[in-house]
Amino acid sequence: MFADFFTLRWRNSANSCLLNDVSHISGVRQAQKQQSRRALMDAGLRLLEHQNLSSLGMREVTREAGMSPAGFYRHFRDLAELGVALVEESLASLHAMIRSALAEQGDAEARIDRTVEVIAGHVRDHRAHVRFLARERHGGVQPVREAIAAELRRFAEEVAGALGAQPVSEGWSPEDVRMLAELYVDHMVSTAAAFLDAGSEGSDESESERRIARTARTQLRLIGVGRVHWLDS
Amino acid sequence: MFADFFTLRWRNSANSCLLNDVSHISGVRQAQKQQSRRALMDAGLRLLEHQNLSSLGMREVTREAGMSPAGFYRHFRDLAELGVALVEESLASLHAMIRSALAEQGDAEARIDRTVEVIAGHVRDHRAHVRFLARERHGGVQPVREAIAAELRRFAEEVAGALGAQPVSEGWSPEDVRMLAELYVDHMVSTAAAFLDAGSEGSDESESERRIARTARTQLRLIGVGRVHWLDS
DNA sequence: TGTACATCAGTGAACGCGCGTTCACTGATGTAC
DNA sequence: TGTACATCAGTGAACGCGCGTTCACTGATGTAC
Repeated sequence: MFADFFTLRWRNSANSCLLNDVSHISGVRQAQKQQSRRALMDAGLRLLEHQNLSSLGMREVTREAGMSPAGFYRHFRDLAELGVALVEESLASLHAMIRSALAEQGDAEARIDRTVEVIAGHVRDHRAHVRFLARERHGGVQPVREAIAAELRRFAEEVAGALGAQPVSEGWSPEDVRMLAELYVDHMVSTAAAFLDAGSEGSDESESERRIARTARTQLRLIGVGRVHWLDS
Repeated sequence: MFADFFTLRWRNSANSCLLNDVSHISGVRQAQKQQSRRALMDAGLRLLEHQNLSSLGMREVTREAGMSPAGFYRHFRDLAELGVALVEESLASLHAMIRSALAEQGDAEARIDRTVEVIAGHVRDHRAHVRFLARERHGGVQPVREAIAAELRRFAEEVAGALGAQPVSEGWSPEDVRMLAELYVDHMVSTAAAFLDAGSEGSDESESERRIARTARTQLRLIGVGRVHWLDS
């Protein structure tokens, strides 16, 4: 308790010095506040690895962040607000991933390989974010659920745009392109969730990861075959 | 409080009379206990419509079921045990649905139509069950999560068996059949979740339901085209 | 640069509350004769 | 069938506990002169 107190104080002081060395333009205080906000969000993300947003406690979060309970209110009105902040962060990193997957050049085969690699890498590097999104996508906190659904819809539009521009899609109706985009987004979500479960199991992590990657690639190939012959049927 | 007390007593007494009229073979008491168990599970299911299992309270459930808190322990050790009971029930009804979808005869087009209809119907008739599964599939309670994952794997095997028996699958490797089955199961799950979200929104329920059904059918048709041309590629 | 005052992020104590669990009990149901 | 005893599903009161929120406070940071 006292240890926490002094640690936090010391950390803040040390950082203020550090920042002053670099520049004094404005807001040592603001930077400290920002740092505490991050500490709360990181603490939340860490705790959400093993529980739902709606079962998370305020005191639990501040305890994990090394802050006193009342301090929370300097940053968020309540836990739902912290949840929404985490959604925005998580979706931003997810969005970046999707864009990099779409930007991929090369033939169909290369694009498929790269897409699955990008998904696997994203889950590896942002496990807490991805887990949080999987948990809360159908979770108990409405504004959070809606924010995720809205963003996934935006992803589908973006994917539809990219697909429509490809030569394979010539002659397709906009509805069919949209339908295909939704299929891809759903598949991406399912694959990411599968990687997540595989990673958090036990021993033979990389083997089941490779299995999932292989399955995902084959499925994308099958959908690709369907695309090529779509207009014949 | 007193009202609850007398209501429950009265209900039990009335039922014991009713059951005695029909037969006295065994267990008026057992039937009453079973009825209370159902009341607890129904109360839980009702409450889980709007929250997660891990944020559900014992007192909350017994209050909703019109029982005193201590009575809970005559039926379940804790809430996780009630959760597992709900999982088993929900998965049983889901399993029945899948079997009826697989049993469908006729050409590809008819099977697709019927499958999507069956999914929509299941979500309509067992909304609480489906919502519970969607929530807890990636939720915070491990044994529940694992039970769902294991059952979905069993579904995939069952689907794989049915697909392998179809003429279209002649010449396919078992791995490819399995991959296709997983694609179908994932698609079914995504579609069910979409129906769920559509139903709980506001006004224009049936319109968005029809949109989802149309999209799902087209996606299944596309996958079907992929299947037909899979071995050529 | 130095000084005097304002701001406000974070503190720790206090509060009332609902939680999960335990306990001895009650009375309808079940059983043995 | 009637009677005397056993069982046990459900009760209501009690408990200790951690929760979310409020409050006056402290002291580092910011600002004005």
